[in-house]
Amino acid sequence: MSDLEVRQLRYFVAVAEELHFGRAAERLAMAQPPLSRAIRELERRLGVPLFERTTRQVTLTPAGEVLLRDARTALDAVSAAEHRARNAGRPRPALRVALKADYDAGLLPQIISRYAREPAALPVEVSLGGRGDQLPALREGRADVALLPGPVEDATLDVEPLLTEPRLVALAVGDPLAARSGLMLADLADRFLPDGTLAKSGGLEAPPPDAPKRDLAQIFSLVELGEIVWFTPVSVTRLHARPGIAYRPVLDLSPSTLVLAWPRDSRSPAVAAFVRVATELAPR
Amino acid sequence: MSDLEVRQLRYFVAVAEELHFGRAAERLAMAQPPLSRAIRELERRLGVPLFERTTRQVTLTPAGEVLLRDARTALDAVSAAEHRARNAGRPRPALRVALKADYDAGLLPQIISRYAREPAALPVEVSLGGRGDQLPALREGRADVALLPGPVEDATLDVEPLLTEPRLVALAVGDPLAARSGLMLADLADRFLPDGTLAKSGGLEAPPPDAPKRDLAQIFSLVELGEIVWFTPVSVTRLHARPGIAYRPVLDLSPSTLVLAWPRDSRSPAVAAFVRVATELAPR
DNA sequence: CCGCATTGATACCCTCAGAGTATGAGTGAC
DNA sequence: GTCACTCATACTCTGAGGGTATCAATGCGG
Repeated sequence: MSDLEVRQLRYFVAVAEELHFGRAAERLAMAQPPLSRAIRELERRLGVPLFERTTRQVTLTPAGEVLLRDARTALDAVSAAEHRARNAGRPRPALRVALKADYDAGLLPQIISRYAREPAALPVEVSLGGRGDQLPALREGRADVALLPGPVEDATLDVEPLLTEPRLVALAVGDPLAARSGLMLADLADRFLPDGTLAKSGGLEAPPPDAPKRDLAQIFSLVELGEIVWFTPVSVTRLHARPGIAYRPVLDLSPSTLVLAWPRDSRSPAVAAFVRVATELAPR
Repeated sequence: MSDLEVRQLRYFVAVAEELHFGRAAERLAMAQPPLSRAIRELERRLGVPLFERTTRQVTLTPAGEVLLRDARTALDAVSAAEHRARNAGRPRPALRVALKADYDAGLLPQIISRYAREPAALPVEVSLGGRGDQLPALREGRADVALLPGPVEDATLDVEPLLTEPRLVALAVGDPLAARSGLMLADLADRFLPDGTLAKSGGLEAPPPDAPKRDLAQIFSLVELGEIVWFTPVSVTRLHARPGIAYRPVLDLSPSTLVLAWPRDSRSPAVAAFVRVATELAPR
């Protein structure tokens, strides 16, 4: 029957994201003509045009916009089926926890040790993804639960806040602002963050696509040099005390909330137990 | 790349449901050997056995159980992408409302006429599916909202109760029980429902897979003959007053709740407006 | 105003994934 | 022990889908 195939959806998403058949084909490691044909075939099967093409420009039709959204969730669902089945097939399946290193506010060791005593417990596997990889990991079934900064806007996930704590700004000790005991965002108007955005945004914007990838060592070096400033929750600063760096409160900086998230349709008792233990251990 | 394909998932679900390669192949309109090979290939790609096979019996492994669940939701998601894109591509997309005929408690006409005045309104398309087709229609994207009897247990759907009303039992007028003004379930202990289940269950069990498909005319004839009894909400009885049939309250029969359901991840303003209008119009 | 670069579409070919048929092999029932 | 049942294996073949070469349309620079 006229059944959509994963391959077609992958092709479509690539073209919809690039809005350029040549680049999309390159990303898919294939030639441009078969990609054009595959998209035409997809449109024929659906009976719906997905792109407006001129030889100079490709744009999505309204139907294409709808399909882009739904195709992404469908691809996530297929991916989730694959990863979850793989995990379930291991001799001893694991509970896979995704988080960004250090962003657990020191809670994770306690949670894990208490969780291990639960009857439904599985061995815990911690997967330290980069910033912003936690949600995709949940959606694609590469993780069963995630610890990440809130807020989380995803109707397919269930979320429980664990704790809220102020964020501080990391400055070079020699920075004039470091002499003050409390700052305002406006004081940082001309400073930049590690991802290249302006500090006065409070670091809540999505990083630009061309954001430099910087590890902690790079960030600290740049902070010490006064090149950038860095916002981070209080609990993280305790892990990274360095002589050249001062942490100062920013009075009008929104606090950071650590949340626990997991797929809403999870029926796994292992996940349920983890959530229960974590929320019980969270202060207040 | 080792990418799961929709075809493989469809094959897997067929075998997992039939637990028999021959019957599954028949259902898929293909021969048995390529199906066996496809499943082996799937297991090889996942690196996980999905079935325990003897030459006499096929059973799911734990990983297979996990995959069965996730494969179903993935197939639903793919189907949803297809159907929603088709609808969005029509010259004038519709808001597709799924319900079982007569199970709207008379609310639908009012809802539709008030909804039509909303700025975000689309033309409404009513799809009258059989009993139990409303939830699949939502999951597969064949409908945007559904009216159906609660409770609804599906984490991917959002639900709003509209109204709760008592259910009555339809009896032949000559039935001795019809002489009484109020009954108990126990009085109906030896009666059967249209789907072949025992009346004393209250009609809340899932119908058996071999349940006879009966339309309303058949049901009424059988009720008049005293062969079966039939539970139905008060509002429905007003549509089907017949001389040979009496409706009587059953004092310990759980009431019926009409709920409105829609996909939790829907961002459509047309759906939001419909939900708002419907809940405003629902009594209390 | 006219090439020219850019980019999607078309024409044609070729390979291998996946379907079919025939048959083997293991196992439970009588 | 034999038979029926059922999944696996061996082999063949077709067509979906990928590649290369090229055309055609369009916007831009000189």
